[in-house]
Amino acid sequence: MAKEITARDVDYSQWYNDLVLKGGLADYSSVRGCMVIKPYGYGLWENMRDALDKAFKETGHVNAYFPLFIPKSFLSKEAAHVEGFAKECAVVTHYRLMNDPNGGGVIVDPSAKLEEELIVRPTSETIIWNSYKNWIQSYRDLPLLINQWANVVRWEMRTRLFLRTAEFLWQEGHTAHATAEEAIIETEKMLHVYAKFAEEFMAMPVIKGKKSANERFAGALDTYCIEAMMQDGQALQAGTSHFLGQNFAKAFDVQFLTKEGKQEYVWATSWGVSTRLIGALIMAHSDDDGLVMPPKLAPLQVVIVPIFKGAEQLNMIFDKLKPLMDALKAKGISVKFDDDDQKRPGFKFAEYEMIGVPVRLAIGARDLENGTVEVARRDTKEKSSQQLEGIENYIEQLLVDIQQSMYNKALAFRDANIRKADTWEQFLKMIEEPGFIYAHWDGTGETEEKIKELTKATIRCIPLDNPQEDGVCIFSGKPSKERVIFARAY
RNA sequence: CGGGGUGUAGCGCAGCCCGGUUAGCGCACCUGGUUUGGGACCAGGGGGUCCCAGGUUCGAAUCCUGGUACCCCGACCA
Repeated sequence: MAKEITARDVDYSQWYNDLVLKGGLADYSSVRGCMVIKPYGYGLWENMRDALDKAFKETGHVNAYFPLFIPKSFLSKEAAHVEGFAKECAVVTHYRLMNDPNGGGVIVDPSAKLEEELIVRPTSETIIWNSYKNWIQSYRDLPLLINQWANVVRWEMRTRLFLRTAEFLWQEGHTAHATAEEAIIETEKMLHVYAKFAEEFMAMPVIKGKKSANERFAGALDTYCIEAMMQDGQALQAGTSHFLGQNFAKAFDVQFLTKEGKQEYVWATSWGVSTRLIGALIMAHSDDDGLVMPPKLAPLQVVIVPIFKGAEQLNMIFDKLKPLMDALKAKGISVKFDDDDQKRPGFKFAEYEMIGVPVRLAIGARDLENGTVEVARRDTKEKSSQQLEGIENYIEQLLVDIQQSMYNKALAFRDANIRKADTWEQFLKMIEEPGFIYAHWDGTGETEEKIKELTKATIRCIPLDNPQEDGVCIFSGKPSKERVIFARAY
């Protein structure tokens, strides 16, 4: 009643916006294309960040921080790179304001023009490789495995909360290696880290693959990606890992002395995931009643709603449940006791469903008498009455079950929406249905472009470990040895 | 940058065609009371440069001109 959510099948975009705004994740800001990440949404990001950061550290990476501003000349050192980003860069041209002599507040001081303009980083390859040049002399300095958590700015024409905003938060790993083989291994390793995170923490199945040349990162030799299917059947790129070859090493003249005493250019990778993952999480799991958070990332895992008349009953319930709350916290499970006496239980139920808290406990006078508690799980909305005694173990297991069940559901949905097309006619028909299509492709950018023009579908990836089979391209009829994934994408 | 839409209280909207009391409704908010096992009720109360600027008029939320912001759909991208 207080907060209505547009149903998915009425208006999917509006449903998504409703969840972000009414679920308390983010808000529009006064700055075009930029959003405010609210505490609940930021808590989710913190949980994602912590899990990823741990995985990066476990694979030998360390964190550092590089400047927000990049000298304009740096960006142009790698031709493909500047080509890819030039159209969406914010540029700093001045460093001082002054009072408007005509009385209109402050204006840019025309005398404070920067000698060299600064670009607000859309990504940090150039500023980082400029440093790496000074840090790398010999093979003993390699590999160099650095990550940074940062904000970046890409001046997008059209933005959507979390999915595409002008400013967003992300991490970017930048590594340097002595050999191409080693760099490729690193690229693939980080892709697997992302895939594992998506599946184990986000409960979101992903397909690992390589991008076609058209979809490749600006400046990369190879871009690997994880692709997820959203509930409307569209694809969403959830993370990318790039093999950069020696492009940046050459652009910034980063050479090292080998064991044998030869000067060689180093080999590079970069990889990143962003707050876009929050958008993916929402669209992978949520329903018409609100957000559905996977327990491993939920900012709040368990909420307790007491049902009481008067302060005396409230206190009795609180005293009864205090040991449970302590037991849950001892297990590392976050729990909140909602003692707000201004809102009725029914309102709270709806509210916590809206924000996707995985487990809700309700307890009233009747339960106190019986030694029971009502347990409701958000993902299936099932409710059951359980003995209060030892309930912490039940809840701990329930969170595990919910996590697994959410993954299974998303996986079943995805697999039910993947089809094979063998002819152009089939493809045209299937692309109007939600989902991914496996189809043969002749490997040319021209064909890919044509298909995109005609159907809005792009090649999401060429899956890793893709089965090899002889076939003909659905569009050109030329021979092909493997199927690739086509879909409409975010 | 093209197409469409919307700017009226914190949020969602009505009023605008056809100018004329004090600009209204729902939710939220504040006070008091009764309530509390799925979005409570009663009574009282506070809150508005009607997006901005110009124009027409005795009189503009309403008509005219220009601007601006945001949302949605496309082309570009994570």
